[in-house]
Amino acid sequence: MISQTEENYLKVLYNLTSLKGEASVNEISKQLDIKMPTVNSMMKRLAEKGLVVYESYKPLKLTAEGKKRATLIIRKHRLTEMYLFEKMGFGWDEVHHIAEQIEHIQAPEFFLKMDELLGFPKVDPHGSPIPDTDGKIATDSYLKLSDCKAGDIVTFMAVQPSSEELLKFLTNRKLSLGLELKIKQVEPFDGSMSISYRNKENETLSNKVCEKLLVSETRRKNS
Amino acid sequence: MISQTEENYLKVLYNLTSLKGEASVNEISKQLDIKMPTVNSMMKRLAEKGLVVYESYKPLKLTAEGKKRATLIIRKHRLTEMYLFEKMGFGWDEVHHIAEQIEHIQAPEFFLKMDELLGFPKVDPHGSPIPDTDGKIATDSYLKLSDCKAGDIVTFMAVQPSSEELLKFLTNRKLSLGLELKIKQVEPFDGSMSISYRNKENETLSNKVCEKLLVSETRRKNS
DNA sequence: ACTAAATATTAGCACTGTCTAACAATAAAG
DNA sequence: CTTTATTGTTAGACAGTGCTAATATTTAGT
Ligand SMILES: [Mn+2]
Ligand SMILES: [Mn+2]
Ligand SMILES: [Mn+2]
Ligand SMILES: [Mn+2]
Repeated sequence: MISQTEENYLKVLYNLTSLKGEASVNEISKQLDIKMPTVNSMMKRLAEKGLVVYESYKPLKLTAEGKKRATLIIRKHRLTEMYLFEKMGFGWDEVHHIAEQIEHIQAPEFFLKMDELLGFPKVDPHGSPIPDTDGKIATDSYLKLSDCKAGDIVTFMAVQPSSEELLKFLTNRKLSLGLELKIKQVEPFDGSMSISYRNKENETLSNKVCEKLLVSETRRKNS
Repeated sequence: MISQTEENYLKVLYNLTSLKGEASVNEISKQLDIKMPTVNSMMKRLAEKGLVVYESYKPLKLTAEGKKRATLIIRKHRLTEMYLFEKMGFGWDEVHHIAEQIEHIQAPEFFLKMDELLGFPKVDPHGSPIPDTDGKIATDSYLKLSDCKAGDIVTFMAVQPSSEELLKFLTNRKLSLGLELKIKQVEPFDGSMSISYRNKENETLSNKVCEKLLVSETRRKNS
């Protein structure tokens, strides 16, 4: 009833709106690498189906139903990523593009089975929350590593957004989820940080990287 | 380059030709539940792409390339079925319709990984051979149980063709691959057979069922 | 406030994959 | 060997998903 193509539009629209509050034809167009007129007519079609709120020249929004559909696809995507990572031994940088396809499989038993075999995981291999079967998604309240201060000790919880390149970079630096990071120093000029973790002392991470690492606070330096 | 839809046509064409030597528009139409004119034009498109040999009013054939494409899809299908069965705990009657979708995933690493995790299996959960990475498929030389005689002792090797209903039926009768079957009696009137296996004595199987069970000969009765 | 740039929309076209209706060819039956 | 049934083909329609070119609207710059 809802095509693979439509599902991909819904997901992008969901990601954009949940990030910036609203989405535009132009942004969707860029994300999906599909020309604006095509996106425009698809938005109208999805509006027709009751999944998108469309008004000429206004920002785009998902209806409640559209939002639910989107999160259920994201659920399948993240469960799949976790399965590929945990049960099949793929790296966290390899799972996304496979999940991008498997998320469209219509077979509830299949995803239920993965969920069971995984022990009902709460997050995917990049630390993003897995929506529940009703499409409800836990809002994590992590902070960006780039917003922390020298002396803070934090736990590395998620990468967001997680490009394949960034994930490879983090793998090279032996940075994995759950690690305790000690912020040794923050360079005021460019925001780069000097971090200690594992047996590594004072590894430097650029601000560009630090912005994408989400952490939870473990201890804060008395100030 | 080749769509999911086209892949499904190729596969059906392969199955029909390898079974009966040749295939017709009509048969493909029935198999896929798609009207003849649609099949007809698809055959022309696939001929255009060099995958099918099409001549008006002549039986349909696959080109070498078409055959290879088909077997590589079948490889993905059967590997998937085996993975679902062996590693995820699905029943042999549950795996087909999921594999029908997953066979279209474009991600060689994914299927390679399944192959590795399974230890490079040679057959799927229904006993059908899994084509190799070049698309070459081992031709099994089993016989139909229905062609065996009273007194024969045979090993149950494959179900073909394997409908979900038949598989459920076999599961109920505790008939699984690898079992040794002793043919006690063949009813001349309707070809039904009385079989002993496991701790079961003289279970009766209709000819309709026996035709679909493939076996390898273990011992033959001295005649 | 006016102009230029960016964004959004409309119109029109192409290709895929499906259908129905009408017609043609082949195969089956008598 | 005709007639009939089955199978195959052609023609034309339509929905889905993409495009380009042209136009309209909104936003940003001066
Ligand atoms: Mn992902
Ligand atoms: Mn996708
Ligand atoms: Mn199958
Ligand atoms: Mn399929």
